[in-house]
Amino acid sequence: MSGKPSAKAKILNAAALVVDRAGAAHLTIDAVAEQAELSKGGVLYHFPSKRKMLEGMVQYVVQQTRERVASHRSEIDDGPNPTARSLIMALQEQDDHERAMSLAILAAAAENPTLLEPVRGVIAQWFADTEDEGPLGVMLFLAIEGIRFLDMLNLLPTNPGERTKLLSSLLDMAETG
Amino acid sequence: MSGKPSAKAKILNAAALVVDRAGAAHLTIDAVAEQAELSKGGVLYHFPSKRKMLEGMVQYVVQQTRERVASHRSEIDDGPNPTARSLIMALQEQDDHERAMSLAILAAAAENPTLLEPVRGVIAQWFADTEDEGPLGVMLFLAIEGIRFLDMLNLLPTNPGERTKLLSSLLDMAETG
DNA sequence: TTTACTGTACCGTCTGGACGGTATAGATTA
DNA sequence: TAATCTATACCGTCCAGACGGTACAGTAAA
Repeated sequence: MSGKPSAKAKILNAAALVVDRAGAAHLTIDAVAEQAELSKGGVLYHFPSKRKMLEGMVQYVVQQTRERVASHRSEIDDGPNPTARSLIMALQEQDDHERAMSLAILAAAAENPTLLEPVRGVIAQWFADTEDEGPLGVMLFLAIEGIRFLDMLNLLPTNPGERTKLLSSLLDMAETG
Repeated sequence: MSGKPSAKAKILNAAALVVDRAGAAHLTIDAVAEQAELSKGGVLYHFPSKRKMLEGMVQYVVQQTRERVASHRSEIDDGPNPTARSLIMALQEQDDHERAMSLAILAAAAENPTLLEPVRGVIAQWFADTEDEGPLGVMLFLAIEGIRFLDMLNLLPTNPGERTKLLSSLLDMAETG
């Protein structure tokens, strides 16, 4: 809240790193503390329980993504499939750190499926928005989520360059309606 | 090997149920044993380690899906996007039990990302196949995976009826090229 | 047709380690 | 000196896996 907002962010980043490297099952407070160069007590001071930490991760991801999509959305006032296009552009900007951070979703799902409630909210909204933009919009939305999840699990058989081309191709489809 | 192949299948089903209900973090040998109405020792007799059990789950899902898609694929010899269409038809057939079973992917990712290697194989193959069928094919493939993952995590804001319609709509797009 | 042996399936218990969380004392900063 | 932050020690619980044992079915020599 004050001039030093970095401790919590550092912890959240460390948590994302741990999940990325070892899998959600190995996301322990000790591991996060070590990664964040903090003691266990230090981590627990900022997040009084593991659950709170996971909530923090999910909230961060959801908020971050929401804002980014909204920002693109506000710059698009013409053309077809504005929602899908905003989603694609937001995904294009996602760097490796943010990709790792989005693993929070999988970690949360592993620990307690109810932690995904905030995610359900955004998804429902995007789904509804793209539904209004017709069947192509919905399909684009689903394809974007497909990339997001395949990416999270490192299942996409593409290198970064191909990934960029893939997203461009989706954007083309969205623009030509 | 002989007339009673049910024990392993029963254990795998039980494991899927546990993950579905409680999340991958609560997938323990004890929980599986209870769900399968077996003792811990009994489970460990069939799968000598938790890792082997997860490997079994992943293999089951991958093989099952591979076969189903291949079967549809062999019935389609004309029209555009045959791979994407096979994938959609396979997904249409997926019942609740199979959806739960596919949670093995998330459980495996949580425990040890390297367990996903067999999954990487199928994904790469489908990706390559749909790439040969043009940009629409790839997009359909991605949309299908999007549905698959959103479904796994119960993030799709649709009831079963809407889901069916969604898949039909994808199939339409695939057929009209 | 008894006896001895083998393999399969399963059970219950135990142990060592990991993990979440608490308590508390020390350090740093405002 | 009060608030904020960090470190250490510790507790109770959970869990994977090991292990010893039970039940039983087949089988094969005597």
